[in-house]
Amino acid sequence: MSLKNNNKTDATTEEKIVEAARKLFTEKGFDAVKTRDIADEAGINLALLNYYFRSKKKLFEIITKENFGHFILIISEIVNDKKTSIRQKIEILVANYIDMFSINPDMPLFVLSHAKHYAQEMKIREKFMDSYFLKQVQKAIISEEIKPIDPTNLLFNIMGLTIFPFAGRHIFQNKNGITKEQFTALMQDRKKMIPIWIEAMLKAKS
Amino acid sequence: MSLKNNNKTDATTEEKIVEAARKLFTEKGFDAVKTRDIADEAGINLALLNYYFRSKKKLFEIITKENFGHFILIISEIVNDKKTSIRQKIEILVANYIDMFSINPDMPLFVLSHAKHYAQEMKIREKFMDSYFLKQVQKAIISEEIKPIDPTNLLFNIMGLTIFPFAGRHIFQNKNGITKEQFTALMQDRKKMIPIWIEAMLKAKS
DNA sequence: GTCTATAATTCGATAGAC
DNA sequence: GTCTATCGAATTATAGAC
Repeated sequence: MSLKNNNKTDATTEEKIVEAARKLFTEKGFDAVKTRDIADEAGINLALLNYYFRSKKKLFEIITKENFGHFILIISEIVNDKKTSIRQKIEILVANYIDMFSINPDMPLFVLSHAKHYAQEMKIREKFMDSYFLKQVQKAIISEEIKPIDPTNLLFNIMGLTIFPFAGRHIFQNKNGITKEQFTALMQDRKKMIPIWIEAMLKAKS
Repeated sequence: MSLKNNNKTDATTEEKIVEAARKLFTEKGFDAVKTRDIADEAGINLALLNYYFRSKKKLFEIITKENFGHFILIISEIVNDKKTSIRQKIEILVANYIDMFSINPDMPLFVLSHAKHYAQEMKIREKFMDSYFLKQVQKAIISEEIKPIDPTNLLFNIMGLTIFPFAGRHIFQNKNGITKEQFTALMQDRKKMIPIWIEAMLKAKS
């Protein structure tokens, strides 16, 4: 994104199309969004979409790479930090994910929905498996600070507690459910609680 | 479903169409599935689909009601049982969900993806909030057996730990990831561990 | 009930004027 | 670069024969 054009009115046509596509694709996925919807949302003519991006699929792949990129970046830049403890890594990981999803709450479901066709290159599990974080965990298991746990199950737990509320929020956020404000407050609460809960799980005896 | 016709070869045309629709819609959602795909999968002519079900949308709504129905039934029939403890309820709930999702691993992502438009009548949070289970939890909080927790956060935790691995399995199950067999084994492991983990979380001090 | 053929519509993409 | 007009393919749905 150009430094000059970071608000919507000043944005170039190309940027307006990407912004519209980002919003709609992330919210509804590939098939449910029509090129005409994107053109309308961007306030431009349908023909311009193909002029700039050749096809719907090419445009979609830009958004997919963005979303998967943001998703994987958070985990990548945390798990190999030599200076932080297990607990600190979990705190930062959870806080960063919750902050990102609070801004873009449709991203989690987008990633889950498109993982089958686009997660091959993401290698999220491989990055986790080869991480310094996991070495710290294994060391803590050997020294009996925490109980043995399958690394994949640990990854499921961290991600499940963090991501699920966003991916499933429409189950709970409806006319008889919680409000957007209540949801936001709960997520802030979870930022603090999830690391505490995970630590308790890691010390629980089976 | 008729008692006489519960295998695919003996199934009536109507049942064959529903079975094909169930498989494809649950796996891919509404927009990605074409009526021709359903007709092919069912081994019938395209025109018969409209003859029996009038439209693609009507057929889709049958499958949606099925999936949401199965999803909600498990929680409904467990949380108000006066005879079981908190721990037993969590054990049964987790085991029933994992057993169902092991047979139908696409159901969780289907439910999450379509919750925005179809979860209004489901009232999963309301059922949880009004449940005997939650009364047991509140009693246990007062007697200081467990630490205070927001009920919605407890629901997020139980569902997140149980459902997320299935909803996100394509992130982990790919050519560099875990095999289907490893995944199945992990889920069986989690059936035992999740109740233990949740109990530990409920006793963790903030 | 089931099929073939086709109508009706939607949708992605492009031609060509400005 | 941007627009109008339209093409052509894909897709849902239906008419009508058997």
